[in-house]
Amino acid sequence: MRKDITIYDIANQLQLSTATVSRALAADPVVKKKTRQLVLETANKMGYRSNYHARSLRKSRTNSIGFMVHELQSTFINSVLAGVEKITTDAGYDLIIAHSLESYEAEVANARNLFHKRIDGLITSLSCETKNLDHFQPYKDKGVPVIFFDRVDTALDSTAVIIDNYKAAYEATTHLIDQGCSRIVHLTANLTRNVYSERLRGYRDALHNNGIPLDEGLVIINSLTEEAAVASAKRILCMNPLPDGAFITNDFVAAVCMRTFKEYKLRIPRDIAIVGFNNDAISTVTEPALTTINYPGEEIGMTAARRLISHLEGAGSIHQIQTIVLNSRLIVRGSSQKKAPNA
Amino acid sequence: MRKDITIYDIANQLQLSTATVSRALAADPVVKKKTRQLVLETANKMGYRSNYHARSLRKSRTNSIGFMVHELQSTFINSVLAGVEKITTDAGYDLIIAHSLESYEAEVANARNLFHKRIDGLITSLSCETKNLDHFQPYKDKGVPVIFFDRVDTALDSTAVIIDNYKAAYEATTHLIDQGCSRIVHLTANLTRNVYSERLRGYRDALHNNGIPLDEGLVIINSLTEEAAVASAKRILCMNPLPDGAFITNDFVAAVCMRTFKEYKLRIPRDIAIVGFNNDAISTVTEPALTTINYPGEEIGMTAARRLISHLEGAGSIHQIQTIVLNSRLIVRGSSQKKAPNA
DNA sequence: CTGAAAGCGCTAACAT
DNA sequence: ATGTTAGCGCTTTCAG
Repeated sequence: MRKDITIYDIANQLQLSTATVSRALAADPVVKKKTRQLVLETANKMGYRSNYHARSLRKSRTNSIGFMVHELQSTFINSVLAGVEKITTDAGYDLIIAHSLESYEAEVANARNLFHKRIDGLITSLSCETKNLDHFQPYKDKGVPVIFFDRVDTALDSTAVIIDNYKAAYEATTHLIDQGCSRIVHLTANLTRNVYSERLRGYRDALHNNGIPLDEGLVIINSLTEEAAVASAKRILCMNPLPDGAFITNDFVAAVCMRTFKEYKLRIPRDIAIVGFNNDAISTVTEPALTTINYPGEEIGMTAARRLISHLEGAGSIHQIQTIVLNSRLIVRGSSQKKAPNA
Repeated sequence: MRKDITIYDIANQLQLSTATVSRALAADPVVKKKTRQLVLETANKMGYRSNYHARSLRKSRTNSIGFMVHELQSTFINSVLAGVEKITTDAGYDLIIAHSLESYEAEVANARNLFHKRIDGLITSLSCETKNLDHFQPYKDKGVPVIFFDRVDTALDSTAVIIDNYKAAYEATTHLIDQGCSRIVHLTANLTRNVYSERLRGYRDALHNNGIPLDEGLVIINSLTEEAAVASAKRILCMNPLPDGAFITNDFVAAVCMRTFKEYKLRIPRDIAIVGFNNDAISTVTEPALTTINYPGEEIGMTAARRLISHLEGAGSIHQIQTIVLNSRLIVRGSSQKKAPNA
């Protein structure tokens, strides 16, 4: 493992100054074309690789952006990550990822860690347990841009990329009502996060506007693991009378509920119509296929990353704060169609 | 956005030398406890954050490791990533991720990029199109450790974390034979990758050892997208006579095939028994639930990361090359049980 | 068009 | 137990 080649070595070899070598390497138009050519060739021949840290130290920019999420093992989060990665890589930025497994402490630690690593910007979705947003204050203070997606907090005047969860839930619930449902369960998660509280609001308003009285007993709040899903499904099975529709906040949970319902001989959608959320791959292989809301993860990731990078490149002075709302839409499949498709 | 606080500022404030401050910050036992306390407090009060790049430059180590994969939107890869992240974060390393979307060129570019970023080590799974492994040569030359998982190449004398794909496939196929299948399709992907070629070998040997003649027409090689899966399923449906069993190299593809088969009124497992691969979440919500091979992604990720870090911390002189084979096992569910479970 | 030289913030000999 | 000092490799004025 011999020593690394530096620009000094190249400069020596070529009897040039390091300044010229540096400029040549950076494709500064001020250097003679021939010199540049020569430097490039020599660098290549000698096996030179630029020292990223010396450069970062000098320029005080890291060219890396953070991606901090509550969970990595989620198809939705992963499609976002894939979208982000696509954009950041093209733009020459590194992605440093961190996940908090829904723990507030871990999120705080990760935020501090990334901050100390001097990421140029952060893309993040909050953990369910996060109440306090103080850990983003250092970013604010130093002018490091933070972009939120999915789980955001209105208390923070930052850029956020989201969908209209209220509208999506309203649509989903209305669809169930249109199919003849009148006792509709809503299975969702921790309401401190906007995504879930907004969906609940949409569900409530849809019922109300259709003259269906609200029954708080039909709202189940639980975590989104398989075990929790089975437990929730069983709780629904114990309701009397049985609900005839269910709007479930996540496709995987919806799929597990469907499985459980079927084990108990319920027919779907006949006995109970189901609408999920996310349009995960799983939604097309359940039986019947799952009606769901298309939540465009990859597009969200790409949008967030583009926004961040354009902020980073663009003078950094744009303090324009905005909420970007992407389109979502209801995808009707078999699990919710009590009426004939073309009725 | 005011200037950053450095150790010089702290040293000034406290009338100490930067050396002492540096040592105090690094918890060097040689500094007086009281001094250390003081430095820590002051640093905190002044809003100091260490400059990661100055440090990396000085120590010529980056404390970051690369994770380069062919695809990010895969439940398997993601469980590996989650496992890796767990270990690396605890050990104080950053994770820089890159994905190549199965393109050889992108893989080469990513490998070079990560190399130039001076990652301390790399964890990777090869793209399907990768034939040539020259892009790992620089890592070899500079002694940067590379650990492969899942899709590995025996030509490279590097550490690899895998399962015994041959054995898993042998077991899966034997299970189908035990269930009375005699015309078993194998649906798999690009054979230049060990995972798939080994599985094919296991499938073949199982047939052979059970006296079932090999019919190359029953081996279908295709990519692993939803469209490809539907196409493969249709190809199987056109076979005459129809196969009575299918060993499919990936749960998602298996689930899509099942769906397609059922659309064509095949009964599973009665008409065709199915075994998938991976034990993805999807395998428990299909109907019937999918028999599959448990491929422990998170454990693989944790193992690879631990191995890499212990190499990195441990003198770096351990040139011990090894292949770590983790256990996998057949999980029998409804999709393959032609015989009564306790027959 | 090219060179000299300062300095980004930190660590680690080497002194004291 | 603390201080002095010399770089790590690069970019970037300022001078030619």
